[in-house]
Amino acid sequence: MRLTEKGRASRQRLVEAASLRLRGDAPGAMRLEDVLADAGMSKGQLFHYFPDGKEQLLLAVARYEAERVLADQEPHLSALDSLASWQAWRDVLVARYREQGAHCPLGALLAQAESTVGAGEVVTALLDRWQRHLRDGITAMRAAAGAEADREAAALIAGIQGGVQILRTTRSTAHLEAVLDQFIERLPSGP
Amino acid sequence: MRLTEKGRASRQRLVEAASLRLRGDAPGAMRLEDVLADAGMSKGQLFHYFPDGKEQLLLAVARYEAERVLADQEPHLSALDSLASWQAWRDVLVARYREQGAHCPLGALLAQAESTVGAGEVVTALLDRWQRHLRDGITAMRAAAGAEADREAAALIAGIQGGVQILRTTRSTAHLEAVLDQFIERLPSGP
DNA sequence: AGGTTTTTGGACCCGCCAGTCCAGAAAAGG
DNA sequence: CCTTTTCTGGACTGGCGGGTCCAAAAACCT
Repeated sequence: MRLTEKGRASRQRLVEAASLRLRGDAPGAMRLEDVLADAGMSKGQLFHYFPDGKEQLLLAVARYEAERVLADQEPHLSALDSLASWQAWRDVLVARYREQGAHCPLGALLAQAESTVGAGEVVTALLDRWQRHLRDGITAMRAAAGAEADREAAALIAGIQGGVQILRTTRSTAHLEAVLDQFIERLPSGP
Repeated sequence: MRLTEKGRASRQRLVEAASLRLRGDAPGAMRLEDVLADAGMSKGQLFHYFPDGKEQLLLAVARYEAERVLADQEPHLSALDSLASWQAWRDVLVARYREQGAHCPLGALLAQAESTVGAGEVVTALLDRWQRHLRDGITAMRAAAGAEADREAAALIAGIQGGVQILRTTRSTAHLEAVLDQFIERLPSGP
């Protein structure tokens, strides 16, 4: 499909509107009509840019969000080489989720992964990239064996993930903070 | 609503059939007709036992599952007083989720919490009870201050939660195991 | 300028599925 | 027994929302 400048912009507006909607609704509950209303567009346009309809749109949103999740943690995520930078990263993460509350791109992504074909791969790729960043940060802090640092990074990601999920239902960042703080506390000393 | 013996059994059959369905489908995607077919019952019965329909059924399922989540970790969960018992508990958890794969009662519960009114409270209560068990286990292993043990328990729960969620999309228990193993490794020595 | 392609709008269709209704079968129970 | 309550079955409805279609407007191209 050939797209003009205007076309690309319209397509992007749809993705962003859907992305916003998804932070509140489950993917199954998101209605095309709402997305259209938010974006100020018509059904015809949506199916012009996404011939396969809802599923294709959701997949595009998944890709879009995956990019944002990592981008939002920069510039810290790529330079976790001092205790101060880990702390700064932690603060960004907590602040972000605290202010978003139930609005959580990652949670929405994971939920999509179960319903949308292909979203699973997007999420897995995101998880891999994220974990690699954290592993690098861990090895930068102390000479841990690569495999061990990887396991620690895996546990940390799982903790963040779960902390955010719990945040979505309890509205409290306590679990998320517990994970991050305890990890950073024992970061310099090693396992 | 007065229920006879037979009535209670029928009602329970519905809850169990719905619970089973929910392990595969998102709550929004679960169809009443499927549940009815599984349970071998008719629409009339469902609305006889759950006048408020789907939502009320989902809430009943949430309560039912919350009970099971903790019950399935017994007898270990209530007696985490030795390294061996922690190990046994860990093995039960991993084995359970490995064999279930995508079939995950907890994940379904959390997903429901966002869509069903009242399910949030059920999940929060479950989380509290679970965390209390773990905190008791931690203090039993070493004389940690109550607050500190509570924070550790919170982080552990978040890790498990996230590990399971990642398992659902990656089909690998690696993250879950990383969380559990690292926690147990540093359990005796303290923070 | 004129033909071509892209973009836009919205009316319409149609299947799905939660929820309703009622009538008949089975228990309770006195 | 006979009455009353509970239980069961299934036909029917209503609206919701994804997807189709077509025609008009705008942009592109040479």
